[in-house]
Amino acid sequence: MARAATTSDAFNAVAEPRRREILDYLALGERPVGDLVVKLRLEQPSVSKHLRVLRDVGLVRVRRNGRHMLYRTNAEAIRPLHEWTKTFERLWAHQLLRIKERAEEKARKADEEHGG
Amino acid sequence: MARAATTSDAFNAVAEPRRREILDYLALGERPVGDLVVKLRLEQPSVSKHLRVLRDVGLVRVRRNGRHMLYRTNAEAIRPLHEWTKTFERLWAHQLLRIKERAEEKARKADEEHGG
DNA sequence: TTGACATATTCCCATATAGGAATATATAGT
DNA sequence: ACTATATATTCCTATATGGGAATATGTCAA
Repeated sequence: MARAATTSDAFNAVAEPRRREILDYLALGERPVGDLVVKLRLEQPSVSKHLRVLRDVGLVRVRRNGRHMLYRTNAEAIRPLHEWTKTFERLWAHQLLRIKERAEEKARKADEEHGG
Repeated sequence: MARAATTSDAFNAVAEPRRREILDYLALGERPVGDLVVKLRLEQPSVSKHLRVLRDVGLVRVRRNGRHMLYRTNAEAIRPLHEWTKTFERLWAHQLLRIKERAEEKARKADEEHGG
């Protein structure tokens, strides 16, 4: 089996850095494709193709305004990612605490040696 | 250019569902490879290959214990994902509010028509 | 209708999979 | 040394890219 399609879910879609940049930019407000081409310094076809992927997984919404297609980020589709990463929050807080404790322990020992 | 390597960063590494399952399981505590083979019902080589990817991007840590390799999730490496998704939190909260407002507006109008 | 502008799609190709099968490496026990 | 156990790596193949180039589609304006 090959790698899952970029359009299979939000996780695969946002794995591409340029698509994250697009989402960041479109989170500020709806923008036409041309703006993204300028901002990201990408060829127009590339931008359109990235937008197609994002659209397929619901990460962006579009509406037409004359010749322009106005895209915007649909944050709701990012939420599952947030929820998943959140389940590890407790863990990294705990791991950081352990690191801090060890550092303090080390400092205490060194101080003892120096003092004694 | 082709798709970025799965080992290029945490975003690409966790795009694969089985790797997320592995991280979920190893978050409970360190476990040998064999446990993952049983739990995920995957072939041992597949598990080892997924672990290799996760290790390359720092998402898991290993230590040897006799013939066993004990893996554990390194939550700290998931944090960048969490931080990125978090930047959209404000946005989806706002979007949900708008949806709620519209629903209430709609209900109000329908009530008016019914009443008047 | 014709031309200009904005965006989308198609074709091409080098590259990277994920899993299956087979094999290699490492360690413990005898 | 030899065997069993645990894990890692290699080889294979179908599949899916992402960007570049070229082209198609859609809309406005005159």
